[in-house]
Amino acid sequence: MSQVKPARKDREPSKRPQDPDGTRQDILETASREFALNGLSGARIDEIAARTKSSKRMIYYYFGDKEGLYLRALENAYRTVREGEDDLDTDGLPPVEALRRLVEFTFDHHHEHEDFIRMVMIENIHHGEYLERSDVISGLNVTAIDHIASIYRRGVEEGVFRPGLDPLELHWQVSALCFFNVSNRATFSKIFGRDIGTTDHQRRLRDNAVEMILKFVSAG
Amino acid sequence: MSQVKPARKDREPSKRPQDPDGTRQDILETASREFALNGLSGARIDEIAARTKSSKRMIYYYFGDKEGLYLRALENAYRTVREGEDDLDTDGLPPVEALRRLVEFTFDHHHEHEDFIRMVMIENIHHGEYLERSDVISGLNVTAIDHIASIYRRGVEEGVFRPGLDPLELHWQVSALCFFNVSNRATFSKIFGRDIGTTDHQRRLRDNAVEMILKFVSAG
DNA sequence: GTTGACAAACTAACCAGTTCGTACATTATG
DNA sequence: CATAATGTACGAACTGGTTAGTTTGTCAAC
Repeated sequence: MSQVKPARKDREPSKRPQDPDGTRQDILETASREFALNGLSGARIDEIAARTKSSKRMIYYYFGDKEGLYLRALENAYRTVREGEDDLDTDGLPPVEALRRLVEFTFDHHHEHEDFIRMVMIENIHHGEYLERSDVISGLNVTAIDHIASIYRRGVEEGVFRPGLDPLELHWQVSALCFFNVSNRATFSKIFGRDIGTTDHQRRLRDNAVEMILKFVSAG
Repeated sequence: MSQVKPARKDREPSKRPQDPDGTRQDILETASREFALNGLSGARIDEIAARTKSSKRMIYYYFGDKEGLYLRALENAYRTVREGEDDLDTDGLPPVEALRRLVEFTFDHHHEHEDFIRMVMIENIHHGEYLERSDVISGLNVTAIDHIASIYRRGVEEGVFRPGLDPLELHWQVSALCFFNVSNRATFSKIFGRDIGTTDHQRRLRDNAVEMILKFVSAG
């Protein structure tokens, strides 16, 4: 039940007493941080409101209820990250280099967007029921598979990748290696007494991930 | 709400009116399920108490407070899973087969212990602060690295594995592929519209995981 | 260009249900 | 009897959500 606002000519961030778009955005960003940090049940509406330039009443005015706010925060996280993925360009590169770039980029991208990773973890704890409720997110992700699929296809055509692999499974493998690196850093580091978050360690893990994927798809 | 109370005058000789160990265990198992399902903040003490054969009073009697109960549930999850890992025996096998077995076993073991995976996810959301507070868990895990380390060492000695790899990083890679498979099943399946939880799909993903690891460590 | 009516944006105080935790009494056990 | 184990009832604080009302913007009619 989103409120439809009259289109506003974009002006610089308004400091006018009433600023619907700004207020809405401010709430969404604050809520995103709080949900990523504490989860759906752990986050507190009062706390979100306090950190906002606005008030609790405005949260309910714009987002209906807590779950509505969470859903928008989830969509916001997916959208932000997917938009960032557009920065990856592998068009000129030969397949092997393109795939290497894609894995490196994915690794770094996940690394830089910990809040997104946390939102996905939280959503998985909830069995993905809010993601299912969103008609925004699914549209964002179908294209994510296209990139790796086209690289793989080129590689097979040029004879450097072996045929018969499923691009979705490739994407799964890349995701697993890059996601786990962020999602399980706390427990992994604490259990084995070695901080894997250092730049040195991260570079090694990234190189390993690239090598694993390349050796897996390689035709040789 | 009709309270169904256990019959006080039961003649079962096995069930003594007071059963400290049984009560404690019953509470712990119930709490483990609830925390794995709903997280620390999402779980409700009253709900846990209701599902118990005992009462809320007993929870506080034995576990102090909610966080204490959560910590014990976390330790319980780690202990249960680590004990199950003892079932893996690769002593007679040549290194390649041993490593294959280890990956397959880890994959299946994670698959079968979803509640453990969920507890680890939840604990990571909490930045591992409860795990850090536990002096039980760290002791359980150091040995987990030994198995893969010894297989790897044998492989290097026999010339079938390439030298220079870090067993902890190997363990990291195996964990990533096996953990992600369970932790992100909900969002992954829903986003790409394909249920990767089917036995058919799981077997493919498992085979891929094995192949990736083997190709990565192979000397060839 | 002032006015006034209406809608959008916003505020403060409050409410009702929930939730963790406890006080106190009672029963079993050794 | 002394102590451990357990049942009952309750309360203080928290928390999601609402009620009732105020301020600000828009725009047509003077």
